[in-house]
This record gives sequence, C-alpha cells and structure tokens, in this order.
Amino acid sequence: MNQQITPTYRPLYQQIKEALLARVVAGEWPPGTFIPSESALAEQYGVSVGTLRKALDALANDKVVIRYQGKGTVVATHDSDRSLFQFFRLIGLDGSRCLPISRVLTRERRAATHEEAGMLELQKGEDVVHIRRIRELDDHPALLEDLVVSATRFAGLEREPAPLPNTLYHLYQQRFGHSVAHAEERIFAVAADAEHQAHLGVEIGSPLLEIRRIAKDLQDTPLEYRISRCETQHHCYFNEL
Amino acid sequence: MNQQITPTYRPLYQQIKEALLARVVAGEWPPGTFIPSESALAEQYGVSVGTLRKALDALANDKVVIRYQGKGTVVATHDSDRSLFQFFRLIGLDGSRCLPISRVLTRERRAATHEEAGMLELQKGEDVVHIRRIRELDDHPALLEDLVVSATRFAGLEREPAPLPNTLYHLYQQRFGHSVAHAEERIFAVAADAEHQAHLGVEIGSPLLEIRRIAKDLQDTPLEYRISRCETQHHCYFNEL
DNA sequence: TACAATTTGTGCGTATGTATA
DNA sequence: ATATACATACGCACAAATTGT
Repeated sequence: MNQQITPTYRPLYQQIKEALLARVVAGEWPPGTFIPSESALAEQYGVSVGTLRKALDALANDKVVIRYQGKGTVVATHDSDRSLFQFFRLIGLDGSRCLPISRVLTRERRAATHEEAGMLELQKGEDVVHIRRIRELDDHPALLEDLVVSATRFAGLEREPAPLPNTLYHLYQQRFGHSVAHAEERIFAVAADAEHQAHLGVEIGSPLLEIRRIAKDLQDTPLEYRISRCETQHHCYFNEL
Repeated sequence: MNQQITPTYRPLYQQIKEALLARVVAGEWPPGTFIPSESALAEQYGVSVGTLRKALDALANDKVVIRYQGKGTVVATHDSDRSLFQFFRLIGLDGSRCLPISRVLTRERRAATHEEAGMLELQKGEDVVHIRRIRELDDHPALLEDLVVSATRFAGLEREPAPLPNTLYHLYQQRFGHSVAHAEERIFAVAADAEHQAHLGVEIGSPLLEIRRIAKDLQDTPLEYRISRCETQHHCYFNEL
C-alpha cells in the first residue's frame, strides 16, 4: 500500500479507511458480520496496527462499523436501536422516546414524478414504489407518511409481505442489500388538508410539521425520498446542536 | 496523575481531558487564546504525548478547542462561523446559507415566569432579561424571536449598546464570560397570531415553525431559553442525520 | 472454577512529515 | 534556514472483555 494513490498527498490511514469502506460497499462483509481482526488487516495491507486502528476508529465514528472489545468489529446494521435513535427524532412532550407503529394505507408501483426523479436521481421514465402509511405514537395517529423508492433498485417491494415492518430501513438492508447510512431533512410548517383531517383527526388548516427526508447510502446514492406530516400537539421534533 | 480518582476505573486520557476541560471552564485559558503545546502539557501531567493527544483530540471533537497544525490549539470562540454553522439551521429553499440581520423590538428586565424559571433552573423570584427581535433573511422578515436569560448572570444586558450584534452568543462570551457550548431544540408547528401578522407579514392562522431552544454552557448550565417562530415559505430548517 | 487464547482498548516512546511563524 | 507545533506512522507492552477449553 503506497502513499501516492493520487498525486496529492493523503494520509495512509485515510487510504486504508477508504479501502476498507470499499470492501464493505462491495458486500465482502455483509452487515452484521465480523470483519478480520486488526492484526490480520494490518498484515494484509502491510501497515502497523496503530495505523489500521486509526482507519477503523474513523469508520466507527462514521457508524459504518461497531467495535466490541474482546469480540471484534462488525459492520453496522439497522437494528431497531439504530433506526430509532439515529433516524427517528420525534419525542413526547415530556421527553420520552416513543416507538411508532405503522399501518400501510396504499402501496403501488407507478411512474416517478418530476420532483421524485430529481430527488432520487432517476432516469427519465423510471418507475418508483410509492408507500403511504400512518404511524401511531402512543395509540394515537400522529404521522402521515409518503415515501418513494426506485422500483428497479427495490424490485418487488410493492409485493412484499403484507405487514411491512415499522422499521423499513431494516427491510431495505435485509431484503434488498441497500443500507441507509445517513439522511438530510428539511422541515417546514404547513396547513392540514382534508386527508390529514381524515387520517390524523386534526382540523383542516391546522398547522402541521412537514419533514422532507432524503436517505442515502454509503456512497451518497439517494435511496428513499420521504415526506412526513406530523401533528405536534402530543409530540415534537427533537434536535441536539 | 493517578488512575484512581474514583473507585471505578477510568482511562487516563479521559481524566486528562476532564482536567483540561476544568481549566478551560475556570477561565485559565480564555476563549480565543492558545493553550500550551502538547509536549508541555504532557510534561505537566506526567503522561506521554500520545495520551495527551487523545485527550486534546476528544476536546476538539466536542468543539471545546480547535487545533491548527503548525500553530497550536486554541479555545473555541463564537466567531460568526461557529454561530452560523453550528447553531443556525435555517437555509434557503435552494439550499443557500443566508446570514440573518437582527432588529431588536423590545428589551426589558422583569420577573421570570414559571416556565422560564424552570427552563433556566432559576431560583424563585429571580429576574430575567427578555429580548424580542425580528430577524431578516434576504431583506425579508422571517423570524420573530423571544429570548430570556438570567438577569443576574447577564447583569446589565438590558442596558447594552443599542445595536445588539446579530450573533448574540459572541456577546455572551465577550461581555459576560459565558460560552454557549451546545443546545437542545424542540420544534413544533403553530398557527400565526396577530403579532406574527404585524411583524412577519403572514396571514393570521397560517402555519409557522416554532423552535424552542435551550442553550447550555460546558457544564450543562442553561444560559438562554429562546423561542423562534419562522415562516417557511422562503426558508426551511435543515438537519443532517 | 480456573485458565488460556483472541480481540479491542490504553499507554508509552520514538521518528518523521507538514504547516506556520 | 530555523524553530515550534501539530499530524502521521511505527512498534511494543499491558489491561480489559469475551469466548472456549
């Protein structure tokens, strides 16, 4: 492993990090499996264990892998924990974390709209799978969600087993081999319409939180575009700066 | 520097980290000043440079200090950059970061309400300074902000020079020696009232984003409670997960 | 229960590279 | 050029956690 992959200087441990990341992305070590030990990898790349440690620490920092003292290093999965703490930011007014229960309303395959194609970086005319569901928090309907994914990337999602799991990212990873690594959210305040009245039991025109999320994989490929509308009488969006 | 401060074992570099943090908090190195070099500090504590490096790296990760190769390590300040990128999460619809311009409406010292006393952990009957201002983004009034701080902790803030800087946290640090280290935000959707109509030019009842922020210092002491109401026709709240 | 093997975590020391003044 | 400071890289020793014998 030489120091000059490109003419510009890059630290060795960063090159190792990228090499390891490439192997994760390539599927050599599927999510949930243990990767080789530090000493074994250090020997493979011909670097010191300290250098390899720094690469693994950086990957752990990015939540690509998780390290367990005495056991080894595993590729990160979408356990309920991760989906809940990293990607679900709604909490009760008292600060309690409540786990959502999903109920699917519609599920269909159709052509992507112009906006969806742009968000998901799809070719002209590609299909998407569109899922609409409501999510209950504390036995009370709180969210109306519309989400779309590429129908080619997630082939057959519209025919998946009836009760979709309420942690969809786990399904993406298990069934389709696509892991959501991070996401961007843009939040707006909007007025409720008749649909929200019907499903969430709020007045037409009452204020709702609208959360537009683009979920991406390790290579920044957009996997899912999701719009959630949330009633904030009983819950709120929480963020730490 | 022994390994046993408490009966429970704690890594040496964490103990060093806390010792250094304590000296920052005590004001030994004010924000913006350079702290001693790695080798000097390592000698002071009788540890290796590697161990001290790990402590400093952790502090840099927490944004307590900033490291410059070839120059040294400085205690973090509230430059416009930090206030803007860490604490200001509103962006234009096109993704542009727009810097806000503030105009103060009212500024008064008064008794704390029950809610404010709870949020700021004040004694019964303590005073607060209350500032109300609007903030413009792209020459368009976009936010109506109400913020309160302890009148004893920020003594004389209500008599500060007329044009308050639009980055208040910088003033807190410079004038009162209180540095905002992190914050919690809770976001709601609310309906605009007559005041919002007057100041933001929106219809009564139209949806607004309400951001309730508690800003804390390095020791988790709440410094400021702030409620911002934001119109999201031209801007939105941005968050990365 | 005790012990050993494996793996990551911590700590030390040293040498060299890069950036800044 | 020189000096200083942080960044990278190597190697070693030992501690702590886990697992199997």
